[in-house]
Amino acid sequence: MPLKHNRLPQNFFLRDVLDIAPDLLGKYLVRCFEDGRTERYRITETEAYSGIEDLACHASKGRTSRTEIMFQKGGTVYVYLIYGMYWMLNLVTGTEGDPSAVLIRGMEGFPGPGRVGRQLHLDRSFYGESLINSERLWIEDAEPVAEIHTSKRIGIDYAGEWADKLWRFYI
DNA sequence: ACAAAGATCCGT
DNA sequence: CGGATCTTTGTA
Repeated sequence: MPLKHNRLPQNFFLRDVLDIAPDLLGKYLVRCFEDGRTERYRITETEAYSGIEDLACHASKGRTSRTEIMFQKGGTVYVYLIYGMYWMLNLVTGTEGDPSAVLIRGMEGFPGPGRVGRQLHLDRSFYGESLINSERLWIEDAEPVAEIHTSKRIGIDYAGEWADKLWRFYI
């Protein structure tokens, strides 16, 4: 139980997304709400989206206003609205020019990326938020989890061979 | 300018 | 299994 402030530093996010996605399991997503409440949620499920070649990654469309943040240095938030209803929370990873990110697909008590975004009260103002400096959203360290499961990523059947990668990680 | 699809969830 | 609901992207 991390009672003291143990925020993950910039360096954590400047590695390969395929290392970071499993490493995030068991760590704490911390949200300081507008009313002053601070809640910690244990991360239980992630997915890696890796670079312009990965057809499931939005950055495969190239550098657009939507994907721009993924091309920047890691340690920031990439959010987008899906189906007009759900804000997907992604953590940008890698050095500048490596457009990769981790989708937070679930946290303890809130399975599913749509439920994560709803519980955290996300909106477009979180686009580009720095996980290193933010007063309202960051990640805190925790002991590595004992056993990590993998599977194909969910909901990306359009991505051809990339849909077969075992880039979903869960506890 | 317009149409289509989307890293989802909920209720029937 | 279909509806909700709206942004992004591709095509004209």
